[in-house]
Amino acid sequence: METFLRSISALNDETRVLLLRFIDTNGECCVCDLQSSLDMIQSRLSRHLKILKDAGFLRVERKGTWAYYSIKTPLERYASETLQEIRVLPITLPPLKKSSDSGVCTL
Amino acid sequence: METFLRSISALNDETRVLLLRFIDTNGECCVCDLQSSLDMIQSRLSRHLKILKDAGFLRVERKGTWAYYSIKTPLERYASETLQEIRVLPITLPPLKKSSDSGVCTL
DNA sequence: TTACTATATCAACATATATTGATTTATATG
DNA sequence: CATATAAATCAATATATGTTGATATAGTAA
Repeated sequence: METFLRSISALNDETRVLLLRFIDTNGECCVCDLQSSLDMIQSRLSRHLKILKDAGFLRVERKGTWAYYSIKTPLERYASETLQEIRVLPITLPPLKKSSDSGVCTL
Repeated sequence: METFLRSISALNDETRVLLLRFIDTNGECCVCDLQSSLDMIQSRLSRHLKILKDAGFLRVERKGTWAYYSIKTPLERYASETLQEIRVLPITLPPLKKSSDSGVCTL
């Protein structure tokens, strides 16, 4: 029950569903790419990314001070079903704006 | 997004997951059967049953002053996947106590 | 070391949701 | 009609969660 509710409560927020869809669509993103693309402040993103990671939807890879978030693979069966559901939601995604390309965050 | 989040937020509560599992296991239940079986007060049950119904997990059939709740059929694909997930959660269900058998609620 | 950078965490506040007991509604019955 | 019953809704309160700006942490580089 605990694990199930952790998954569900991670999904129970429009910001996090958008994040999952965005990262699923665009692949691995660092936090500052998400900041520039989704127009969200860093503390807000950090919070939601942690919740999605703790619930088993995302993985993080750290390179120096940078943190790259991507969809965890493999996903649990139900998490995978959920991601499929999120893939077909009629969401208008903002385009990916890479502010990490130069190796320095261009914010 | 709206519909998806309505489903998710309906699931985001231990009481409602328990209700789904209980009704799925025991079949159609009236509110007072749930009161006696789950030891919950009526207003609390009424609230949660409404949320589950509005999210498309339950249906209601009214007979006189009684309301019988059961799992809606057919369920949407994702709702059905979710119910399967709930079926395998390690929950200890209390036994069904029918307080509606005599036609009068024996509370 | 010091300064800088990207991210994480914290504190304060606002909003959303759950619980309870009281009230209301709808239906049935005398 | 008046009364009773089952369920729904409401009002008050408590708890949980999201947002923001400030601060802390960890890594990098001078």
